[in-house]
Amino acid sequence: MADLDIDQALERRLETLDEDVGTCCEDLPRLVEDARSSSSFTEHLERYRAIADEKRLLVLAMLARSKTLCACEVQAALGVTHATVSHHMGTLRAAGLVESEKRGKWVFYRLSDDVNLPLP
Amino acid sequence: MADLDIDQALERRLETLDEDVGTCCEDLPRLVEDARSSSSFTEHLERYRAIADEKRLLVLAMLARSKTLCACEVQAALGVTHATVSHHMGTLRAAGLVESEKRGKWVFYRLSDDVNLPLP
DNA sequence: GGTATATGTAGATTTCCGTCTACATGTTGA
DNA sequence: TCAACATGTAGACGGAAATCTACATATACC
Repeated sequence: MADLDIDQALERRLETLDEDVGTCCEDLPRLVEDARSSSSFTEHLERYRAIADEKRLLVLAMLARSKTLCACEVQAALGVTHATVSHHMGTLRAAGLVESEKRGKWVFYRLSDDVNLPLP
Repeated sequence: MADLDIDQALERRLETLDEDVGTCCEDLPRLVEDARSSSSFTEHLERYRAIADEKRLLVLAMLARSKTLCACEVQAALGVTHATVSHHMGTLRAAGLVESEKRGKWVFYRLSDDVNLPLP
């Protein structure tokens, strides 16, 4: 337990659990470390944070149905300012969920190829 | 466009886009409605919101590796108070991502069977 | 029954993040 | 070149959510 920051009360609690139920918590620090140190943990978290907004999930669901959307179409769909659209799409792009392509004045967005998160 | 709340400037913008690039936006309201009215939209959003927290993602990643975790083990792993653990696990349970089982004084959590979201 | 213990709930506080306005940058056409 | 237009960036603001302390409820044991 040296790797986990727990007080004495919690330590006693874990020991009682072990005696009561026979659950061995010696692997707990390793379990935590395995889960958290995975290089994909940060990437998973970033992707989930990006998708966990109603407006952004709506855009992704629409992109799943339509090849591309222009920024102004996204704006019309979401009912927010262009600045907010830009902010949201920047978040999705940074998380690797969408890709953008500029054609003259117009910016088009599409789903990234490697999006493995289920969409409604 | 009658179903979307857009001002005249945005309407002109969409028309210019149509003339410039030949993108037909007549299907946009339907696209929005299809995406948003899906009964799974709300469920997807709730699940993504539940998973998009670092502490909660860590718990799920740990549960993916270990059959069950006791509340006190979760507390030791996260380094927060028991009340915060209870709050977080309540969120995961409400989203259908974990199930809980009480054995005497102890509460054990495990991944729900139908979790289809990739975990690190 | 009373006490100790584990965890759920409520409310206050702190932190995080969506949204806007204003400004900045890039593209187009006269 | 300049003006119009599309969209990216910065900072302020307000609401949502994580976190804590305190209280409440349930279980176990003497």
